[in-house]
Amino acid sequence: MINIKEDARLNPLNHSCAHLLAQAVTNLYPDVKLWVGPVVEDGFYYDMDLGETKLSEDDFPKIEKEMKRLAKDGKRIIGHEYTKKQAEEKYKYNSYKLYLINKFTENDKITIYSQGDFSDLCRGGHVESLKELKHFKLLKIAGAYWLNDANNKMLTRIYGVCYDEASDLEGHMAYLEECKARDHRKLGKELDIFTGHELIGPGLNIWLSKGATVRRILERYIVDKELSLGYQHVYTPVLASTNLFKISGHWDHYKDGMFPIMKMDKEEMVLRPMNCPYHMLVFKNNLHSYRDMPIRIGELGHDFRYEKSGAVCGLERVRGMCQNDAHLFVRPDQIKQEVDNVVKLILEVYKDFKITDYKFRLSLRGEDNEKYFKDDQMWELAENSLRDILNELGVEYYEAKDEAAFYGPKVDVQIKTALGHDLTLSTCQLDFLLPRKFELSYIDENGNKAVPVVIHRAIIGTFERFVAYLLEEYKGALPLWLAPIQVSVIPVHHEQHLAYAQKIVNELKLLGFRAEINNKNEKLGYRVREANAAKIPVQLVVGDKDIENQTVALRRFGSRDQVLLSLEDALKQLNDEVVSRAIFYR
RNA sequence: GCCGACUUAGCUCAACUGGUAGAGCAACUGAUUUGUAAUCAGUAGGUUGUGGGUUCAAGUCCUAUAGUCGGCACCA
Repeated sequence: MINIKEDARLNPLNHSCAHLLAQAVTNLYPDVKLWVGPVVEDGFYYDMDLGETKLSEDDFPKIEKEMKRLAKDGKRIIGHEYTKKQAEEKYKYNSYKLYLINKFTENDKITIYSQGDFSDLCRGGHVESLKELKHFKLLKIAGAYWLNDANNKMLTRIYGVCYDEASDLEGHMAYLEECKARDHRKLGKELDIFTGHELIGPGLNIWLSKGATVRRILERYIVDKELSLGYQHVYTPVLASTNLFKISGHWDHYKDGMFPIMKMDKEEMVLRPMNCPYHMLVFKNNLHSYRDMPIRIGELGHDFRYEKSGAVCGLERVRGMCQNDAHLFVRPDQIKQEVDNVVKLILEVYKDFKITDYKFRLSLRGEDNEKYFKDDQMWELAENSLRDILNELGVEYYEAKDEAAFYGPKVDVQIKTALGHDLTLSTCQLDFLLPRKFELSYIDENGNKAVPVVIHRAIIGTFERFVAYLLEEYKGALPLWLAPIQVSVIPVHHEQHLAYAQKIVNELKLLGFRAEINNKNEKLGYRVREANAAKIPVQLVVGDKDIENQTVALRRFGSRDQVLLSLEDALKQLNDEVVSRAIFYR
């Protein structure tokens, strides 16, 4: 997809189209107060205060019609310079624009662009004439807080997009359709991966058998990998006394994001939103020598967060999740090596899943002294450490202020979902704070107590989000090693060839494959179609010729062709493919 | 949480401005006996998310509530 905001032609085109939208809305609803209409990556939007008027997508045809009329009329777009005073006079009825004007000084020139009898305060970047706005479409309508602040009034935001060519607009719409088809919620339903129920509650998902299979493979994959890298895995309870989170500091920062307190006889208990404090206690359970460090404590930890109702989204953002979490307790001199190892582990895992479209983000502290604990020296040390490591590793990254955790900066791996959401998939966080809060120590080489540094990290992140991402990336066609059903064995005749098909399924199962036989009394074509609809990676069709020659006809998902192989070769080929985690279709 | 929309059979969808729920797929039963993307016929399946209300009459209108969706805000 082309980035409209960064395109020299499409940017002004879409910006002008935003003005055209504003003009049309003003004509239809004269009481509207306009705010701003910027260009974004995939088009434009305009924010406006419509007062009591309620708009919905049903009103789009009417607005688009007015836009077309104005565009056809083809007025030129002309910029005029105003003094602050003149601008204030012109916009005295519009408090939003006055807010903008107020940012200028008396000597500044303020530009106002006009097209026919309509004008708008704007810094510019337009096409010559409305005539150029030929192929546009309004896409969605939503509420948006003024100045992105939830304390402010909610304005009406209308999104749209504009192109020079009709075919480009069609392409844009086709792309949106394709995104819809890749949506993990749609695929998750079609492929029986997960579901939910109103009797359970929002954001609390059921992993259906097929989804559970995918998750189990991921769990085994990552736990095995971590064990081989010297992690120890533990299980800790999902409930704890609120005191645990008061000590960690999470209570002060996130109690609103936690499920409410359960009052017990003597104590108050809560469902845990994260696993860190438990792992601090695991570390504290033993006396540690500097020689034993680093101590790497991992867990597939079930966490519960009271996400705002509007934030919950399929498996992408949930209230009950399972994290591939670990906390590395390291000596200061081991920070670099361990962060290095984590970043390399992330890269290795992404390679196995063929994840290529991601960005490293160095998430730094913001200005907010409430949110981030106050210790400039500690922050600088932590932030610089991570930056140095990223630089030395030579991975590309960008820095983002005000994205850190309250206890420290992070290296996040950001991905973009089919829905266009920017999400964190993996994370690696440096923490000098929690070890102090829990009074953790190890014995250093001089026999003195020293405070360890903690590295919080998640590779798979949460299994929920990771599976959502994989479904979208693979368009539901999971590779052989991940597919819930890997092989569909289809006897040409549902009775005559059943024994041979059964033999093949048995051999596959002995090799650890998830295989099933499709001996429905249906035509072969029907059963091939079924296998493809279920996105089963491999179909093995067997009939008389195959029984005679001990062969199979192997066909892959998405392919129209099949190859004839000896049964032995087919089994070997499939086995190799699982071991190498190869991907044939994506 | 906020603004807006949606919710009809397991799934995907119909039902004009209120007139008493209908189809395809799936399921089941037969027939058919199949070499690569839908064989034919039949059967069954719904207090239209839930609770109130208006009306002679509600899937359709009003209201409350739950869930879902599009954004915004939030995201340890």
